[in-house]
Amino acid sequence: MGFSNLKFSQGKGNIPILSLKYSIFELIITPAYKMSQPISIKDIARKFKCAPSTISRALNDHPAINIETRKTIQEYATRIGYQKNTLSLSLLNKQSKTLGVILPTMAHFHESSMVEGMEKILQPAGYLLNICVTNESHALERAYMDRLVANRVDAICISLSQETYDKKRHDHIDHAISRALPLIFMDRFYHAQNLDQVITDDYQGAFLATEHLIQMGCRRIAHLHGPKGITVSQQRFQGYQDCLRKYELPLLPELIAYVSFSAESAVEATITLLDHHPDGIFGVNDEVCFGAMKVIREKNIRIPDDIALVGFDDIPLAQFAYPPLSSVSRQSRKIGEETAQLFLAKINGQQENKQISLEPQFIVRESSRKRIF
Amino acid sequence: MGFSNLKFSQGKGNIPILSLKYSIFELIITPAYKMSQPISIKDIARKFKCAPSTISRALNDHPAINIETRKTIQEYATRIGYQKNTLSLSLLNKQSKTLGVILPTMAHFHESSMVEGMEKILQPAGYLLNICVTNESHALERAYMDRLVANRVDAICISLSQETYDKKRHDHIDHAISRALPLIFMDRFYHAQNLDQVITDDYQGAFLATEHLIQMGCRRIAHLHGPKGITVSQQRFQGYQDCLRKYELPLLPELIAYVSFSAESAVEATITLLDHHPDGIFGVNDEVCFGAMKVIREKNIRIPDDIALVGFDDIPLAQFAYPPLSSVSRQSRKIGEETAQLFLAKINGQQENKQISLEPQFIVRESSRKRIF
DNA sequence: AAAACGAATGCAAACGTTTGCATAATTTTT
DNA sequence: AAAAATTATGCAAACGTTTGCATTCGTTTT
Repeated sequence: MGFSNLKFSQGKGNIPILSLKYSIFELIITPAYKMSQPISIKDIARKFKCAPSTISRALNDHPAINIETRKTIQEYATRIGYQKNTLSLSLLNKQSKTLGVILPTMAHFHESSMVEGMEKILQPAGYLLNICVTNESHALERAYMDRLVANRVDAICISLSQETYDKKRHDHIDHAISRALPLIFMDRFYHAQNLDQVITDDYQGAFLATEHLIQMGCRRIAHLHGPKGITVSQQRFQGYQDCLRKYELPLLPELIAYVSFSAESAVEATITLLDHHPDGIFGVNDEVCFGAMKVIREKNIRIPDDIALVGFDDIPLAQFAYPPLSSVSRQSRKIGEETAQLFLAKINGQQENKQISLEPQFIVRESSRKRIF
Repeated sequence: MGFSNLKFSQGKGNIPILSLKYSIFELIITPAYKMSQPISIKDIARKFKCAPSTISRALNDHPAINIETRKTIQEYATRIGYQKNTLSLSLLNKQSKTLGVILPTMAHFHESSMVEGMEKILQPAGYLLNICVTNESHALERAYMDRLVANRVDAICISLSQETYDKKRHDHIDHAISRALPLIFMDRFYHAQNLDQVITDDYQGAFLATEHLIQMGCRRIAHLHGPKGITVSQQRFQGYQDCLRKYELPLLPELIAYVSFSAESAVEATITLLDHHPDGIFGVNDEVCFGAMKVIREKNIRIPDDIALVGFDDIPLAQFAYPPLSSVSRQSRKIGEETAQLFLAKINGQQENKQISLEPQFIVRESSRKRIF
């Protein structure tokens, strides 16, 4: 055995001249990259009449393999269009180089920006993203969770669905935590346990926004409140509420209207709000403010002189609203980047869990800049 | 051998009573779901002192396994938190139940809606999505393509990057096509070959938009032209051009301004356009029109009386622009759904390639509804 | 000339699961 | 009572790749 299997011509040492000719010959006869089954290391080994391990080492530039043999095999592999099967590697190494990302929705600037941020960091590190949209459904969240675990993703980054909050059913979450599987909460808080979380300080952002309206002279500040039960909504309401208290303004229930996150949903809410004559509106996000502004314009109420508006998220179109919309930027992209970096730190052995809270930034535009100042 | 390994008590036949006790015992001693290594079928086999194949069949409810043994094993597996390792299955069955999705960008309504559409169809079918954002870079597109192939995704759905068009380097595409790997072009055309493609008829949409402006009395219709080289830009320009020709209006080069897809980029472009006194503007997308409208408003030019505007995409905020923006809807979500369905048809043996072109829908709003009519 | 060494390669196990076939024990049929 | 059928289970290979160890030459050292 040993060399006996190799049909190399014996130049000096074991120069694989014959093999080179052989490979070219094969290439012409059967253009293997057109075959339906992908080429494996075993296939290449068969052509060269050697062991798969030799091919594996050659392709990985292992110094134990003769330098010329290595080159020949590498050249043949690229020419034939060989592509390593990562699945087998994942199985062997117990890491799939893939992250699971579970999001309640995708069709908003905030979520898709987070994903872009994650990709920016993780692509260079060789990671792929499995993105799952739960549509705020608890059942889907569960199903996706199981599937990702079954797929042995290296970690799961999750922004909890509204239903999971509503129903308070987090057994699937607890279950995942009890495994070794790294779990990072993005954008929406889980609960105050010592977990990995990356969020923006919605409370502070809401406080800033409300404070600004007060400083602009508003005394009857309405709030377009997001869906109940969602932490984002609650945090922003809390910031609004606490700011009013700090400035000794009353919290008037008639100035709170509930909306979903869409501009559409804000239309009716704003109409009822206007009956109570607010002089400022703080919206749970920018879309909602677009809806409110449309209603206000149609009633010929002036912005910001009669009613000042402030939104949240600072979507790219905010500055193109009429008038340009003041907003709180929560650096969506950066949430994604920080999440990705937290993950990388974790697999590099960082033990302690980390809570990262990004500072929101308030951006003043015409919708709240009263001319009297 | 045979039964000899099984330590079942001999009730009548082989009722695994002893095993049941054994499993509960084990559960109490070592809560396996807290172990760092996930539990495998082999682990369970060891507990029950039987072959892995028996466990596998039991978990899959194979009738050859004794019904009581089956139940016992299933119960134990769920209690212990066993999760099937899909990687090994993918390797064995040569299908990963995962799709690769390559997109030039993510932070726009159009792209993220497409993804949502795909998920809607593919989640029930048990598929996961690997989403890759190229940021319009050719190099990244290549890298992602290789990675997805290495991961043995069952198909790749791709919306080509601008650079791939610019550089005309599609060897990576051709390479993928030459494999058996199903490749579906989403949203952006490849070239006229007989491939699988799902797009909207941008040409027709642009034609409709332009025709509408003409019917509203516009004679000097400007165009905010998308980035050169991108098919979407070209198709929309072509529709605009051909419509002008049909109505015997001249194509005036001074009324064409180039923009990227952002509102920001439209500001300067619109300023220069206004020097040439257009009475209508057709924008390559809605964002661009938001930019244009801001400029126009600031110059105290009336919309639509002095200048009528029409956009493209019908983003959710279009109807909340001031004034509400007329637009061409290209049913982003449906592109995703159709792509997903095309894929499902393909793996179910549909041979012929298919080109699906979705009808755009024109939506009239105030931005183009001249009051003289 | 024998022994030690170095270079190049092969062997086999491992990752987790499935599945056709073989095997053993029990029951039914002749 | 022997043969056949039925039931329940085990064996081993397969998917594609890596890797520690063994093997086989050829070369250098004693």
